[in-house]
Amino acid sequence: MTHNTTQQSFERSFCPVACALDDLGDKWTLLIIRDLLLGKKRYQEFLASPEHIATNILADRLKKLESAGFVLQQAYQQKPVRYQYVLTQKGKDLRPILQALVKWGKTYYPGSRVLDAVE
Amino acid sequence: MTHNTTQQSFERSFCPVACALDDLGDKWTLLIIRDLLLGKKRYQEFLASPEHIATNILADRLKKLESAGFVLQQAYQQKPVRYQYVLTQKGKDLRPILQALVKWGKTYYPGSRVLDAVE
DNA sequence: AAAATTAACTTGTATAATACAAGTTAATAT
DNA sequence: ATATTAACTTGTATTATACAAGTTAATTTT
Repeated sequence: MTHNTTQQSFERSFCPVACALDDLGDKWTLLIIRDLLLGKKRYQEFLASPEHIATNILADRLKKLESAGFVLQQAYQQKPVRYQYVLTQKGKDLRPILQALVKWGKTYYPGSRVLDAVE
Repeated sequence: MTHNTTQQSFERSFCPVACALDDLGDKWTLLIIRDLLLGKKRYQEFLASPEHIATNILADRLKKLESAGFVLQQAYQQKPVRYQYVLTQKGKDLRPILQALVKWGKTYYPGSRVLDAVE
C-alpha cells in the first residue's frame, strides 16, 4: 500500500511521519501492537486487555493491520477455523518506537506502567 | 491533566502507551510536533506545511497541545496581539519518538523524506 | 440429546471527530 | 478607502468511534 488510504481529496506529504500516522495514527492501533509485542495473539487476549477496546474496533484494526502488512492472520485450528495474529518484520520493527513511547510516558505520566512490560 | 480526557464511560489502563495515545493518538498531532521540532512557531507556518491540515483542526490541536502541556502560547507582538507556539520540555522530549518513527518510516515507506529534516 | 459455552466476529445506532469552505477581527499596507 | 495579513471561528456534511446486541460453528456440560 502506498501512503494515504483515506478519502481525503488531496494527499499529505510523503514524509515518514505522515505515512506512519496514516497507518498508526489513532487511539487504538499502537495498543494492539503493544499487546502483540507482549506476546498476545488471539482476539480474546486483545479483548481481555484492560484498555476495554470495543469488539468492532478491534476487528476493524486487525483487518487494517493485516492489509497494511503489520500482522499475518494464521489459522491455529480447523473445525471451526480460528485465527491468531502474528507480527511481520514491519510490525516487529515498531518495538523501538514503542520503547521510546514507554520511556517518555513513564516520565510524563508518573506512576504509569506497562502491564506486562514491553520495556 | 490526568490520563483520559475523552467522554468514554470507563478508563483505559494507566499504561504509558495508553496515556500517550490519549494525548497524541490521532493523524495530526505528531505532525504539528514534528513542525515545532523543525523550528516552526506560527499558525501560518503550520498551515503552510504540505500536509494541508484544516484550519479548525490546527486550532483545536494547538489548544489541546497547550492544555496538555506540550506547548506554550507566547505573544510575539501587540496591536494586534499575535501568538506563536513553543515546545515545553515535555514536548521537546518527544524528539526521540519522532526520530524512531522517522527511521522506521524511511524503511517501510521507501522514498519518504522529512521535508526539513528532524533526523 | 438438549442446553450452555466459547472464539471470533458482525450489525445497528447514537455520539463524536474530521474535512472543507467560508466568515470574523484587528491592525497594517497600498 | 480598499486590500491584505495573521490567527482564528463557524457551519455542515461525511466519517469514525463507543456501546450493546446478535451470529456462527463447534465443543462441553448437564
